[in-house]
Amino acid sequence: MSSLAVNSACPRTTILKTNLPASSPSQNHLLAALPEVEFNRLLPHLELVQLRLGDVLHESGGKLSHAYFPTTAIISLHYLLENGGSSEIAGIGNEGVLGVNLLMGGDTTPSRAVIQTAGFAYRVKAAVLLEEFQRAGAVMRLLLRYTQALITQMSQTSVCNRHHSVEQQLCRWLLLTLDRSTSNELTMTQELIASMLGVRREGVTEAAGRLQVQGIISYRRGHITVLNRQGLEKQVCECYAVVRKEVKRLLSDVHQR
Amino acid sequence: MSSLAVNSACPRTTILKTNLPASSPSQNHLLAALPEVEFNRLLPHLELVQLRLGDVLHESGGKLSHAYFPTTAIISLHYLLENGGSSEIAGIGNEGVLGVNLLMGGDTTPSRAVIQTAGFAYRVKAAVLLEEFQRAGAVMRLLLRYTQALITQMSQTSVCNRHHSVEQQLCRWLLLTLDRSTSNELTMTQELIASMLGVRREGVTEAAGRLQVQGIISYRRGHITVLNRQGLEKQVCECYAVVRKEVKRLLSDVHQR
DNA sequence: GTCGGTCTGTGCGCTAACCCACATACGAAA
DNA sequence: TTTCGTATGTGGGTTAGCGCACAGACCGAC
Repeated sequence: MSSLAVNSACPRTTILKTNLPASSPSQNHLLAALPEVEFNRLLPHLELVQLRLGDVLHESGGKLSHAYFPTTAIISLHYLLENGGSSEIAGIGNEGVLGVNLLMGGDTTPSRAVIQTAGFAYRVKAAVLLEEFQRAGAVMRLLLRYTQALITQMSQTSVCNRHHSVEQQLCRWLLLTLDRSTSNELTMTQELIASMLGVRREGVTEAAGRLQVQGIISYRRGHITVLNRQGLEKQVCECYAVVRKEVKRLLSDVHQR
Repeated sequence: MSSLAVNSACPRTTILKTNLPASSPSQNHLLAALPEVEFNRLLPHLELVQLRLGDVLHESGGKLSHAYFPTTAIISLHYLLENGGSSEIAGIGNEGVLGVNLLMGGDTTPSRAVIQTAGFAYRVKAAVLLEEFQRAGAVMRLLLRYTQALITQMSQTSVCNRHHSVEQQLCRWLLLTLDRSTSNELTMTQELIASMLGVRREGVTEAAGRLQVQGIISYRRGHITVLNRQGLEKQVCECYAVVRKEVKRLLSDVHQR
């Protein structure tokens, strides 16, 4: 059955010693939401890394040495089943961080973290973030709130899986990905999307074909361009709005309290 | 479409001033895992309550005034969709606690908490638990670990929804419920199970019928008796084992560190 | 350019689960 | 004991999505 193209089990992430001009930690919403003191304390530990499509940051049950705060990259949390089936349980973009489980005391999770969209992320050693977390201050509060947002995303995805059509799920997925992207063109094969949604590739082909006929998207080999965002929003199930709203609610007033 | 029978929007929980002889806070595994100091600090704030089938502890978006540590009761976290569909995203029994979201800073969640099996729970005021949590000690560590276990349960349920048959999911659900029960007879209609699994009632009837023919379960109006646990374990998908293992891993060595 | 790998389109048959409708049977309350 | 609400059994038509197979088409590498 379908499985993601994987560049390597051990990610050969590129570490950039000199920050790119266009890249700044505050492109990540969580980092940006930190009070100055905490932000500055974390800053020297942040390391810009380039993540390539298909890189695996951790396998199921694998340990994560760092937490990753994506800026332009998008990370996908996947589950693989024994029968070869797979599903994304949540996506992580510039609104979030990979590695909340590091803070929960369990070290590993049964999920797998794969790069769904190539790009950049800032990473920080697990121990450093854990130490910050244990100060029980702004970093902890922020990360806990984000964890709740993540839980909401996972839950809603779960219900959506059960009750909504492939086409609706595709719309949801496109919108969520779009929100995390800098452009309206996604580098993404239908095969890959199918493995995210946990459906057949052909099912994606058909659904995408219908969206293309309506002029909502256009695509060519490995690229999808969203032409009409409103069109997607009209077709999508409520699951998208629930997740959006909850992320906004949980992470907007974070400076208060 | 199917919806749970609900006794009241505002739960009329029975508060017992005198503890029942058979009831002790340490019947809840989380409470039992607390070091003596923390346990004793929490003890005077614990209030035994009786929860009846169908009671709603919080609606979607509703606030929770207390956290609940079930002893014999089982709580189900549900999502309802606009089209009437619903699914359970996680169950909470004597291994856990309802209300981790209280600690995350978000107060509410888009889920609904319903009593799936009548029984008892100890509850504690949100503020009290929050204060304990913020000491960043054993209570926090334990609850964070439990949160991770809950996340695993939700994720695995999500994938299971997508890729496994109704019959396999029924087996998973029965085993998980059995683990949280004191007897092998569950008070539970097929209608209710259907709304948990997010499938049609008829689908449950058929799957349950097949299990009964095999002598694995027997049932009558509103009651299911598990006759052969091994039989269930033989038919169930891997999802059950993953959840079990992860709960065990995360909550067994909790006294250490 | 051309070659080859891989991505996409399409057409089948198939099955699980859906929706609807109604028959039956249980069991708690009158 | 009877009654009635509700739980369960069953059947038939429908459909979304699956699995497989293969054709075509793109695009990057050589």
